[in-house]
Amino acid sequence: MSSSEEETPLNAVKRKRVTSKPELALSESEDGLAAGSEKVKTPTTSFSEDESEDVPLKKRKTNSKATQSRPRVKKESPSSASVSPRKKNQQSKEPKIKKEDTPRVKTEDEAEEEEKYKWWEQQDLNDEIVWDTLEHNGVIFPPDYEPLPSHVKLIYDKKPVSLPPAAEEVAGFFAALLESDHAKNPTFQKNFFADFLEVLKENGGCPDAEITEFEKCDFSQMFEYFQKQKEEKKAISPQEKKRIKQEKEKMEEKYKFCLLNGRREQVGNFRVEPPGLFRGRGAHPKTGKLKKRVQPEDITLNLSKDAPIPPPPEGHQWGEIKHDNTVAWLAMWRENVLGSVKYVRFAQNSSLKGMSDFKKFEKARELKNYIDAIRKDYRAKLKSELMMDRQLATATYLIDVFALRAGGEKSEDEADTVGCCSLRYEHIFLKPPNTVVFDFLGKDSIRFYQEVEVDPQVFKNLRIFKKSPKKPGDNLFDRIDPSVLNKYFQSYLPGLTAKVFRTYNASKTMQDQIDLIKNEGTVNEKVVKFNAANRTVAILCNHQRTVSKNHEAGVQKINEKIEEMIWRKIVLKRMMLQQDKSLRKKDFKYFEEVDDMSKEEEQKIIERVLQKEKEKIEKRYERELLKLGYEELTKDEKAKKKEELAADHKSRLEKHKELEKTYKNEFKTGTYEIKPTQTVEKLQQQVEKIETRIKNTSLQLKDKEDNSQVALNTSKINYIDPRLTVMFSKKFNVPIEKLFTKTLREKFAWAIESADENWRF
DNA sequence: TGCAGGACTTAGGAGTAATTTG
DNA sequence: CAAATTACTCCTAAGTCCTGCA
Repeated sequence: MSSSEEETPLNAVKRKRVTSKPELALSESEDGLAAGSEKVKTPTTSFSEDESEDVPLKKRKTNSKATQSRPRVKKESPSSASVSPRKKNQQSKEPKIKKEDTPRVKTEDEAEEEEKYKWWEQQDLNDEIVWDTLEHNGVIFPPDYEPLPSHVKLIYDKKPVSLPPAAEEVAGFFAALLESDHAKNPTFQKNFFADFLEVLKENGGCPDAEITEFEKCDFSQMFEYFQKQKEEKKAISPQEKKRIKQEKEKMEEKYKFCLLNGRREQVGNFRVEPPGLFRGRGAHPKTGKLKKRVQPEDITLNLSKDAPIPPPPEGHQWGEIKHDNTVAWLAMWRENVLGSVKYVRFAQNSSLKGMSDFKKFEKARELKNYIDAIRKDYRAKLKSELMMDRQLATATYLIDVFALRAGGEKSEDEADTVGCCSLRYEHIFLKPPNTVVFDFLGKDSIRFYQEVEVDPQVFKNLRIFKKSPKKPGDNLFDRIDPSVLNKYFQSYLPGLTAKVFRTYNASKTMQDQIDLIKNEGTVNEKVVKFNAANRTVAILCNHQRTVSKNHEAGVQKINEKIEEMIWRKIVLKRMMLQQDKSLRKKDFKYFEEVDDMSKEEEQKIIERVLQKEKEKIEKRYERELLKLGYEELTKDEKAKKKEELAADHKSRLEKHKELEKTYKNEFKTGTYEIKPTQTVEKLQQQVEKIETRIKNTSLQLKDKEDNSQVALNTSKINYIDPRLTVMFSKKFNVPIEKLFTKTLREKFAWAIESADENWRF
């Protein structure tokens, strides 16, 4: 209760942030090592070098503006900015800023530094206008469809049929998925087939047959052709692969970057989505529908008024050109399946994305200062006379405690998934006295199943919300929806919404978990602990993944490995005893396990070990023979070599037989053949070695098991304040590379530079 | 004043590259 | 050194939340 209220409202939080910032400038060098070398290579783009001549006036203007408008202004700006989202100018808000704003001349250094613009060292995070100037090269379109060779056909009613290219393309989309779950999904089949028939009709139909029934379509020939193509692609030489890749990169280079306020920044998804079959998740009513090819005419570009308009593809026009600097997209088009809009945006490592990430986490940190009051309030409100208030309070409880999403209304032609406000009668089961079982499909049709104890009053309320005449299919919360809920949250803190609770609770959990970690062990052990902390967050947020097909097999394999190691260890210990029986008395515990393994078990393991060894020998021989086939030798040489190999192989096999005999004999008699070098000391060392290996492998197995159903990345990327990860890295001396991949390091550059080992969420 | 739709974040899986293993 | 395994990136669907409009 008396926790976070340290007289530290927003200012203190912010001040802390600001002061912690300038202290560390290390990451400069880190960056240099890791990504630097590649970064330097890239300036072949049309932007960058020629910048200075290319974009004269407005460039100057923006540059000066970019650097100029950030004197060390009030710390208020970040948070107050988010208070006034996209209203008219912020003039009324921060008049002072304008005044202090003396146009600075930019120094040489700044000009050179331009590439690595550190927005987080600036203070002005205005968010009405998102850019001053924006220049880019448009988008890349997927290649045109290439008809299949004439011997590859759709088989209809047992006969190969020809299709107009447009229809063949659609059939091909399905054929490519033939062995996936999609192709077995009746909805997918139905939607695909309907659209396929339509395209077929539009293009003159099939000359060879009247296609009317999905069941009579046989896509296997097409499928096999695609498989073969894949194989062929895989088989091309590595150099050739590299060359193709480089060529592609060169071609795409100019689309990869844009000029944002005169600075070079990366674009995210500059490739227009290719046509295909819509792969809706879960029981999506529209899954399988044809996603049509996007034409330049469908595309709206967004860039500066005076920026050059990228040329549309030969013989085409752009749909529309816009100059809207209140939005952060470079291009958009409307997609035909759901009628929603697709955007081409800045990359994750761009300053704009970084800023909004930063704001998101700062908003969540702000919630720290209100959470006690909010919790107190909703606990009281749980008993409110007003139904709406009760629902409000109960929903807030669920969001706060179980990290549920807000749960907006969904239309009929989407998958039936829910969040808090859209929970229905059938999604919760009440078990008195106060246990609730949640069972529903959330975002992406991921099942949320939890049996939990809740506050008694919450339990009572849920029972009331389920009372008749309510029945399955009815909303639990009938008086509220996300907008009501969010309005309620905003009364505490502007900008506070349901999703902020998820961010807050996730980061808070991570902080708490990190606080529990002791700074000991190897780097890898610490990484494992970090992942364990990460995992608690992922579990809180219900971030799941489907267990991979070969998970079970993988686990079994590791288990066998462990068994074998244990057996070897036991054998070593027996050897020790054989040399000195008195050892057993000296350390009974140490030798206890010698008798733990049952005879049957041991026999099985021995056989398995021998079997594996044998397989290895056979495989090796096969490989050697194969290799010999490629070698450029005369017939005689080859024959000779072959003989040698065969001899080697034979001797290995004999050795193996020998080993087999030894093992079996040892197993039968219980006495071991001990080499003179295997002194008791040596054996003991070996035991130690094998023990650490067992420990490591077991740890690895546990990690594998624990992670099999949990997706750690989503929380790492979206919910855990990256400064926590950086703090962990610095405090525990774990290289950040072990925690963030290259792309994440770029995305979170701001965090890597601004958090130290004492940073707290 | 409510709701459709625009703009943005969050999400898991497919595909590919890198690393380990046998 | 190839195959298996794991790590990481790319892709795009599916949410949230807000605004503007009727």
